Amino acid sequence: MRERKKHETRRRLLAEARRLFASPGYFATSIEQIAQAADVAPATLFNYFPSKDALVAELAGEVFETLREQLDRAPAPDSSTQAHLGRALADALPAIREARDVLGPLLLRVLRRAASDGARGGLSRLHGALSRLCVAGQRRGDVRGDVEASFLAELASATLLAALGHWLNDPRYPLDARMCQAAAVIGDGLRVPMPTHTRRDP
Amino acid sequence: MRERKKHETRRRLLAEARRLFASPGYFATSIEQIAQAADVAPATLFNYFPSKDALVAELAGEVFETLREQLDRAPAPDSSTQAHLGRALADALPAIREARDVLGPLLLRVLRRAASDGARGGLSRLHGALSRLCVAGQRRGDVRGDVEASFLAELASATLLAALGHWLNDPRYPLDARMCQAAAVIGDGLRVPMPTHTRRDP
DNA sequence: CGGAAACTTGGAGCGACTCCAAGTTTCCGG
DNA sequence: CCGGAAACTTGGAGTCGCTCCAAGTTTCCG
Repeated sequence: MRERKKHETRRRLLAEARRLFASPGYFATSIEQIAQAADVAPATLFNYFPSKDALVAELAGEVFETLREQLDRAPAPDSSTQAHLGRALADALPAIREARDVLGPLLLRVLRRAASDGARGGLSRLHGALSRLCVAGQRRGDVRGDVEASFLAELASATLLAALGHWLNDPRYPLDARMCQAAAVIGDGLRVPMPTHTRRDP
Repeated sequence: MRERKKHETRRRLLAEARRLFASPGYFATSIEQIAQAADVAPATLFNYFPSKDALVAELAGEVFETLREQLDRAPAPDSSTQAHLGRALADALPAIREARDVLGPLLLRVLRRAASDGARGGLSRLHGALSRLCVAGQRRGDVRGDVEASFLAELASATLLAALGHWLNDPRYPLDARMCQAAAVIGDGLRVPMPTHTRRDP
């Protein structure tokens, strides 16, 4: 029963944070306000979330979830890994675009933190999905095998996040086109290299 | 003469910051200590640097400088852009590795900030170099022309920074191998795509 | 020389975050 | 059912980064 209470408090904190971050804005709401709205002491909030950033990271995790879902969808059996990646990205675009309006500059904070903290939280799920995709591709033969799948996934997600980050900074950034292009570049990077030049000694 | 004085103060602040960041450590030295060591009021420090992070960003800029130099070196006329990238990266490795001992966890903060702030400061120079490389490659014909060079550079630098960031987080990360692999993946991503499948409608 | 402009400074103040001792609540064995 | 251990909450004091501002002080220039 103690467990349920904790869970409930946590949920309330997240809910109030989401509400306040949306309307007065991230920078305009203090920890104290969130705590007060959730009916706990400010100090208590830090028992649940180590920082204000952690709070928003949790909230924004859902954004990556849609992308992860698209990536984890059963791949069309007759299409390449690269095509699957491109399609998943394209399909997740609307949700991403919508999240921008809701989360706004929050997302940027999340990206910044997530990009450097070795992919924890919502991002780790995205990394996992990309990793699975790469493994499957390697097994299937259209993804290079000379680099570990998890590292490939790391590179891929960094690339995606860079484009996302830029878009968040600059609304005029042509997200659709960029994502398309990013998918193409990543896809070609993952592809098993032609056995021509640019081979380094084993 | 006012100009010289300002420059001098700025230099002193940076010098003291470097010294203190090195020995007591970034988190263990306060703005007040730096200001005091440089013989100015804490408030004055903020006339020169907008934040503590900006201070360390300035310091770490030099690290990327060596990488930029390698990239901007005259390319061997008979080697591909991809090979040039790989070589530059490999050549910059020792300096990067050394910087880790000096700057330690600072570098991570810089990366985090730089990765999201649209490449200002030292990183913008790196981006510029990559951009030039891509333009040259496009002109030469071994870099894809269907994506703008500056965006390609963005993707490439994000990828490199991701690997760097991971290495900074985890000392056991095999940096040399990773960088080599990253260069290969990026190189293949930049390469002009084969006219086989995975073509999207114009 | 005298005033305008640039720069510095201390102080007040805010918000994130930490530490801790003193509650309060929940749990569990006897 | 009771009493104490353990878990959790809370207020308060304190630090640090950072902002704002009014009151200097210095530099420049007509």
